[in-house]
Amino acid sequence: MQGQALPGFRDFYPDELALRNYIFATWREVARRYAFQEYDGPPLEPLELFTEKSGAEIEQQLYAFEDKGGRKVALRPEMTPTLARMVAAHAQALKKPIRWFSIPQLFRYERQQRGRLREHFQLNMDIIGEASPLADAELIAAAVDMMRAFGLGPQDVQARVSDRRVLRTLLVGGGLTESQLPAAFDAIDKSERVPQDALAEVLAKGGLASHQASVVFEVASLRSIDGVSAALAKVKGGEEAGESIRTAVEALRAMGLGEFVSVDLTIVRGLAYYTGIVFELFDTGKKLRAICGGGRYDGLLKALGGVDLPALGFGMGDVVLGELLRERAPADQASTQLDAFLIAVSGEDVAPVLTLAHELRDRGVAVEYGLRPAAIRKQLELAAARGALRAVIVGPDERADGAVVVRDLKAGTEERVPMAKLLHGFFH
RNA sequence: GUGGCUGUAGCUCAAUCGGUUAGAGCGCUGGACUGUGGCUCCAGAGGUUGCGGGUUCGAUUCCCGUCAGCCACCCCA
Repeated sequence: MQGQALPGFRDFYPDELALRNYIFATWREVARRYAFQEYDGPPLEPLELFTEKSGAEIEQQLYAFEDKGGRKVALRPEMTPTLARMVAAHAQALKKPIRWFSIPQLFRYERQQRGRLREHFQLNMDIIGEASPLADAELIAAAVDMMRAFGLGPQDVQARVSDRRVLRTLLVGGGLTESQLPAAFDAIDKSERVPQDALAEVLAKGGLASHQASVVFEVASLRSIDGVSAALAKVKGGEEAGESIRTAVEALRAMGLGEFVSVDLTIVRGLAYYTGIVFELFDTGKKLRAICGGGRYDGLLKALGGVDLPALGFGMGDVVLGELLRERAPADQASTQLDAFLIAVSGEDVAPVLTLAHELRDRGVAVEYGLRPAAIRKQLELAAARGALRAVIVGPDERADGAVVVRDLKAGTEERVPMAKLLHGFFH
């Protein structure tokens, strides 16, 4: 087979593009309701923009090269550094909190798997300049309402919420040392996928004694805000550490989204820069990868752009979401909505059909007709295949009458409609 | 980047132990059907069996390489 797209890149056939457009439209609609403003940046950036945040090793996972001016550049693998730059440049002028979203196409040079390509579109929503946990709740609510807007309910998707500070406080309170935390985080992150004895091994390698390992397992098993609160009550600083997540979860309940939200401390989200509440959205069958992930990254903007503003955000890719929507068979989004298919009964009717088609198109009606002479049945067949709502039949008898026959292709019914009425008021 | 599994028509799949011209359904095109679609029937187009090499009288089948896809790891946008 020749002429395929590059591995990990997609051709969008009309049906697939229709799905993508539907996803984008829904994202934009919900973002609008949440009063977020859309922005964008360049798909190609200086390589340093990304190596600054993630280290030089990241270059192997990027589409990075030298441009003709000798600049080291990379296709963007994420949006946050660009956002940080844009916000930093205008930090004084922007009213806080900043509520921005974007739908960039992102690129990553990695071996592809299901739900994970070398290119994807990702909704990014961020709130910058607000430390209150109500901002965390707002963002999680937006992500959940995206799901609702796609027709997905709590039986389809769940938001799992954690807080780095809670996790840390419980582990330290349970007797773990600072240097043991990375191994503990790693084990907790994997705890859902890896059997417990393998985890015990990871922890032993990280220098944890068996009583410390059991602390890790206990913490990882907490699945409710009450359980977390109870655990926190027993350790030093626990009250304070749990305040954010308690407030955020209560806020989500107040919004009526409690059914979608569960507290789950196994959500760690890599290592890097998250400082507080983190969350992910999953399909309830857990067949797919995470639909969405994000959290609070208060120190990152300063590290990247120089402005010290608290910030939080999430990313939601089109690939896993598209798989989920296809699986749940949502109302199919036709790529075109054809109002009428015009049919010429005889060769004499072709010119009148052209005239009529053009007049209707001028009036905003979506119209198609056969581009070569064919039997009526052939023309009707094409009309039906196109998904046209109606066929407008133009023949000698009708023309003599100053009318057309309009056939409802769904119902199979027909009515005679005067030409004047067809052009004025029939379609709108 | 590492390891495993899989590659046959646009799609889903078949082809005996290695055997002659690689088949079927769906889809597509045309016809039966001359002013009325969806049904039915008939016919047709469509293949370098992913690609390259090897073994063999003969390879879709066995072997090696390569490319691609899937899965796990790594990594997580």
